[in-house]
Amino acid sequence: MSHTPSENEKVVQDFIRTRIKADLASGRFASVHTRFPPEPNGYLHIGHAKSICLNFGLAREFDGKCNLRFDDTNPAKEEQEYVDAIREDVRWLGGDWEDRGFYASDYFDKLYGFAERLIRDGKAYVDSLSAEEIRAYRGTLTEAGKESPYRSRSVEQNLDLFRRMRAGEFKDGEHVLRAKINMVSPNVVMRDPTLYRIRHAVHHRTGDAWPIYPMYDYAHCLSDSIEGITHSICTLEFENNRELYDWILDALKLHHPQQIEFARLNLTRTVLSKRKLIQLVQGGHVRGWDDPRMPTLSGLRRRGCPPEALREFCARIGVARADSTVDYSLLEFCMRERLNATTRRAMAVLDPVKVVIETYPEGQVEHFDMPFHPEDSSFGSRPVPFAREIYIEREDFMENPPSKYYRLAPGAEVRLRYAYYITCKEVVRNADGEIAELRCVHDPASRGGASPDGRKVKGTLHWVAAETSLPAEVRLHEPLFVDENPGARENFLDCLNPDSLRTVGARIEPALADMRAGECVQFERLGYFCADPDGSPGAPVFNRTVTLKDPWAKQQKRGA
RNA sequence: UGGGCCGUCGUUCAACGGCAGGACGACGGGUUCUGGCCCCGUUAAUCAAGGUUCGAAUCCUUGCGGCCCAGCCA
Repeated sequence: MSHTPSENEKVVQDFIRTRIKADLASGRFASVHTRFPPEPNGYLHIGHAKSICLNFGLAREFDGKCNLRFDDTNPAKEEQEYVDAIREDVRWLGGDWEDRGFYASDYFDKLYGFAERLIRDGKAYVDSLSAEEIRAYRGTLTEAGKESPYRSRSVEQNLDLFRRMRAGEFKDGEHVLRAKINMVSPNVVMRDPTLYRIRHAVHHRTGDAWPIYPMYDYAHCLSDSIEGITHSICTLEFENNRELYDWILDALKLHHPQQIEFARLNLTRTVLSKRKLIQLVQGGHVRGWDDPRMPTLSGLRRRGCPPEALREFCARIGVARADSTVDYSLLEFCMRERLNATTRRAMAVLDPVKVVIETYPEGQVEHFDMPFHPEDSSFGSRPVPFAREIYIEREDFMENPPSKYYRLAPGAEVRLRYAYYITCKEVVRNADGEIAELRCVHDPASRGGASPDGRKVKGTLHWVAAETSLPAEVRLHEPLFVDENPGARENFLDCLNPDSLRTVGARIEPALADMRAGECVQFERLGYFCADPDGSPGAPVFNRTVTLKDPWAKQQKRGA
């Protein structure tokens, strides 16, 4: 992957790396070649990020290669839209497959040839039982299966039937090609698994060239083998399939990659099942696969999550064989860590309340030069207009503040960031009794935000000048969190946070007028925000990426 | 209940027969023109019981708990 060198310096020893080293040391493999093999039946989500980082990261660490291969063996579920989106997401995350972007469908001819070989070797046969009969014959987890009456067909018969299957002579479901293994195996996967099924369907790449399609277990190991993969890394649910993976490759005496399984990623409060994500999209519960509330890579990207944060996250969660559910706060930590170092600061007010500084001359405007980053001067600075009337955050004022409240209150003095100290003199209310404006006085000597007499103020507020500030739409998306204790509700849709999308009209400083879509900014204490492509010049739209840690909010929550 | 796999701080990953350690979280403190960042500290774990061993998270046995497999899905 295209990591910066500092990233991933501390590579923790894990069981996969240990095995790869052993394979290299023993001479079993001369180099490392992995692959990331998504099925193009949906968008990639953060669970896939773990696999992408693992496979591409391992290749990079061991100076090997990693392929991108689409496991497109089921035309009913797969679409070109998904392959395009997946390619973009993998590239965004930093996965570089160079010229090795492959498809299982590239190998349909070869796969067919291998199948004829298995038939000739008496290791596969055409079965003409119905799907229901095959299921019944398979037995159960505790009872052995029994052999199909068609299992003893001759090689010639099988070859003839299989060729006619390929020629399109039969209807869907009339026949299947099965491996002749062992109907009483304790591993159900080995009870004469299906290798090919008849499916008269249009494939997104091969069109109607094929009326038969290989099954995953058959296509995957052979695709790995054809590509010269050394380590076929997949998730734990394929453990039982490894025996078949090995059987097929041994039967055909082909290059034999090592399958290694690891625990898939679970994230607290987060839906990571492709089936459910499809439901969210198709049911119209979100705006699309890249809705910023979605845990998809495109959703995360649109929300402003940097790819580096995702890579760091994957490095930190590690890889093991024990089922695990990673706390969402670790992902937030990784986002903040990256964003803190890379995004410029600016001021915005999400819930404005007007402040009139009575001692400041009417009509006067002065510009304060404010650095874009408090610790890194290379970010430069911008002039920010200041005037007699400004807006501050409504929650930055309290009429009857508790003792630990550092912000504005009647009689209290605070600093307007990089501008002046102000003291609140009067609260003006409207007819409904709501606070309409705050009348304040400023200390001219505190110009720039520091007082010559050295007196300290506890609070520093962000602000924007009333007249010169720009309107912006800010979308306060919550990730689509799911209630951890669904109770009796069986539909996961009922367990989602209902207020996941809230939009507010904010005021932002002029310097932000022309932000590029995808660009992130920190609105000081409010958190990180990402410019959305929906915005237009002069009327930006922001998605909230992540909030900052806020001890005050926590304190309030505790008190409540 | 057939087979496969897995049990280490709240979470996650280490320790691979030799002082159970890191990270996130939580809690407390320092610093600060963001109640951010940063810095310091505290908290907290080997599923259970036997056995082997000078010594066990690690090896063995038994039990308990969890996950996966009965698609012509991947």
